[in-house]
Amino acid sequence: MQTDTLHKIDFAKLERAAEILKTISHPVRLEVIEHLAEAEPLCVGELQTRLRSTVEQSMLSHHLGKMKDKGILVCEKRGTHIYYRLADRTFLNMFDCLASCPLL
Amino acid sequence: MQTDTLHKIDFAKLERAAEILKTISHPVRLEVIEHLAEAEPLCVGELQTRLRSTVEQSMLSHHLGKMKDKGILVCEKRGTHIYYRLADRTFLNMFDCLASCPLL
DNA sequence: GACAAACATGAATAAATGTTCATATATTCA
DNA sequence: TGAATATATGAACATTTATTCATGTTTGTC
Repeated sequence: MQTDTLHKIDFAKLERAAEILKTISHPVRLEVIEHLAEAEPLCVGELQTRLRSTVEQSMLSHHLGKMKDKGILVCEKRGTHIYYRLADRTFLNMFDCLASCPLL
Repeated sequence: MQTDTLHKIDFAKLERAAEILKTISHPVRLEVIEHLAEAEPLCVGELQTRLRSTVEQSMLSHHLGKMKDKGILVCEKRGTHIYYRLADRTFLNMFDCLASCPLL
């Protein structure tokens, strides 16, 4: 059995793939995913302090909201904090491939 | 030796990663990459006829130009035709991961 | 050299996205 | 109940990206 590849995939899937890629195509969002890859879940404040880039609370919230909308992140409320985590960690495989890609 | 991951990477690399992802975050561009994954190199006309989506010549040329600018594709001129291929086929690993990702 | 084929380019516009700022909501605690 | 903390929301604006259309360039052929 061969590994699935994109070339057998219908147009709807291509669009979905494009949507997901587009959503994470931002340095801050990539960094958020990185941090969640290391430690999960993290609340917004924790994420904010861990980010190397300085990001306003509101900006971070927008980024998180977008990634949540697109099904990349999920969140859970505990008291006054909201904890985010990756919806699917197999997603991280893609990151490893990307990180080891000579194009970078 | 551990596989490289994005979380050790400096901000410049995150930006480069975001740039690459952003560039391919389009259904037609993904499909172009798919076709080049199968058969390489392909000239613009060949690509155009293979695409399931109907794409104007000029539009396709813009897409190709952008991907070339960003170092994802390279091209070579033979007579009146221009042949495109992937700059780096290890890039395709990422595609396999993406295709097999439950998020899709 | 004129014409056709294959492809690129550029300007104009439309649409999507990123960013900031001000404000809202929810929860806890005193 | 009022204040403080954590986070979301929404409007306004700037920037980027996608798309179309018209035209340019190069090469090959008669």
